Amino acid sequence: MTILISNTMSGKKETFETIEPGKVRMYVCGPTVYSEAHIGHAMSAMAFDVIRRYLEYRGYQVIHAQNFTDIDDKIINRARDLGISPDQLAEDMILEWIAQTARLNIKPATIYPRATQEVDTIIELISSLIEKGTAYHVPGGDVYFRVDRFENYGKLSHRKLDDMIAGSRIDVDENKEHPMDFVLWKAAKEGEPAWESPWVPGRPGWHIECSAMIQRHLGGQIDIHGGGSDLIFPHHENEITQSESANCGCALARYWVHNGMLELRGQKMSKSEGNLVTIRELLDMGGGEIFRFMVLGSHYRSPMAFGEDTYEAAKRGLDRLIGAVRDLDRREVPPSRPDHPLADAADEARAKFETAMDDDFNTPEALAALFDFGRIINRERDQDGATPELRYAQAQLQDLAAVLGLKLRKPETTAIDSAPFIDLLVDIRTQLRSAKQFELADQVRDQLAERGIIIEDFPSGSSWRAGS
RNA sequence: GGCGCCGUAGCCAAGCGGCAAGGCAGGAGUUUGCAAAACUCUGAUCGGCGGUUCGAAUCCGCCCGGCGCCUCCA
Repeated sequence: MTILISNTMSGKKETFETIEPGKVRMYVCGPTVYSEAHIGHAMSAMAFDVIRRYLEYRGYQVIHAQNFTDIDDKIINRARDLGISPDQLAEDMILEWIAQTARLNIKPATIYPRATQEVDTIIELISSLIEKGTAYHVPGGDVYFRVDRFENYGKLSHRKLDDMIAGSRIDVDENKEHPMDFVLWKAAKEGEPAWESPWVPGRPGWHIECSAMIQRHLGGQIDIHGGGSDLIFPHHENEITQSESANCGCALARYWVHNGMLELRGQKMSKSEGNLVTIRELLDMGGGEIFRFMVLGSHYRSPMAFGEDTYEAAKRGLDRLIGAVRDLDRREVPPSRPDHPLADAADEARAKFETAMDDDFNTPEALAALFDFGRIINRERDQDGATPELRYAQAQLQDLAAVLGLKLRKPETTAIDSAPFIDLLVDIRTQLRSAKQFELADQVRDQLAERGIIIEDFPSGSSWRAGS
């Protein structure tokens, strides 16, 4: 088994080899918790959820850390607007995030470090950088990193220091020695949250928290460092710079993995532009799994467009997959692999699935294997009905889908409460049909359809489900 | 201006040197009281122009178009 994984650092797909056999240390950048998360965040979290699930499926033990940036200017400002403390705002948003990602069937991270809980480590890290002469503090109290002291500054984002200055759009802080120097510690202004430090009371700069967390929780060197492609520069570049300056100079992460951006109306979805759909809105539409299906339908590295039309198409596509296992009852699944063409088809699907996923987590291709397998299942069911072999195949399909985080279960929505009554109506309708009272039977079906209940007739009888 | 990514059927999207996966939509059929679902069949020479090669959507060059990063951002 060889897994290939593309690495932003080299720009190539590389063979995946962990630092410690059988164990993966994965750190994924999470949100800055100042306002509600949008589905671009969800997409990123899902992409890494799938990578994690697959690595686990392949037998790795995965330690998955996802941080929260719970202190920064935007949090302070928004909290002020809302009239609550930055602490409170961050806490609310974190709880929201954890609840929402759970509803999106994203596995909870192994650890959720937060910037404010790493201040000691951050201070140690900064101190050692100052000692080594790669960081300096200025009269105002801010501490900066000296980028020109790091030989390969720009190695991740593939740029040169000189080019960056030329294209710099920011006003350069007078205090900085070099325009690209970045802040490690920010002096607090009046009324802002502050932590004591050897310099001035203040708070950590953005990039340093991740370095500290990796240092403290993951042993300083990790296998996979992930996040959105918008974090490559400056965030990840600076992380590398400060971490590798502080430690032995060895690589912070073996594989840098970045997901493409989610686009809305042709532009990157973003909070600051207000160009977004929130996770809450998605969940309110009942679109959690549909969205996951969309995410799986394009490669994680590519940008993905979100729109009404693609959403609808995804909904139907997912329905098709669900349809293949809709009547599955796990209690009818034989305990061992039957000797049957369906079992062969299952093996083949699994093989294709693994080949696709081994190649840099090619979920669109993995999905294709699932669709092919689903068709075989449908065909067999049309022919031979619900045999134990069919159940075996369906269970296999569902298990493979689960590796992608798809549950493939029919939505058990509001129908639950009214289920006995719907059953009754369907019963009566069956009697009407056998009495050839088709007009009445059709009325029942149509009127239930108006209420979101879909009746389907099969040779074996009628079934219903909630749909739209 | 610099760096990176992308341009494949009506739409979404794999493939990355050897006769173009899959999904949605559409068309024809099978099944069905009808409907739905399902099943079968059905569509592209891969932005443009050159080049490398026995052979290119896949490699190289140029051009056109789009996106991202270079400031906070998953």
